[in-house]
Amino acid sequence: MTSRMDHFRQQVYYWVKKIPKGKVTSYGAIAKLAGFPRHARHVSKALGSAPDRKSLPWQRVIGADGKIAFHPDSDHYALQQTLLQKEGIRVINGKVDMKRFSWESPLQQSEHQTENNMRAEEFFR
DNA sequence: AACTTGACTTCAA
DNA sequence: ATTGAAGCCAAGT
Repeated sequence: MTSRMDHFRQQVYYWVKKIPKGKVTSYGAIAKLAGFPRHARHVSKALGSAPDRKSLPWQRVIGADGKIAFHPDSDHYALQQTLLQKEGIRVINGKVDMKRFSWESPLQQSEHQTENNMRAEEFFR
C-alpha cells in the first residue's frame, strides 16, 4: 500500500530528467513539480534509491541555497561536483550561483506569466 | 506507539 | 554571509 509514494517517485524521475544539461534546480522545486510540495526531503530519498542512476541526471538537483547537499568530505560530494563542472556549471566552495544556473521550470514560468498578467491588469485599471 | 533519521527549507538573528 | 532553530514527513528502529 505504498502506491502513493511510488507515484511520487515516478514524478520525481520524470521531472529530474527534464532538467537541461548545464542547469540545476532544488529538491523543493522538484517536489513541487511532482505535486508533493512539502516533500523536499523525500526527493533525495527517491534519487538515492533510483533503479536507473545511469539515465538520471541526479547531480542537477541541489539545495535551494545552491549548495551541494552531501557532506563536503564525502565521495558523493566530490562526484557531484565533478559531474556538474563537467557540464559547464561553476561550483565555488560547494555552491552554485543560482542566479545564473538555475533551471526555469515550467512552473516558475507560469508564475512569471501570472505575475505579468497582474501587472497588465494594474496598468489597464 | 514513540522516537530517530535525513542528498530539505524557511526565517530570524 | 553564516548559523541555528523550527517545521517538514515517510521510513526505519
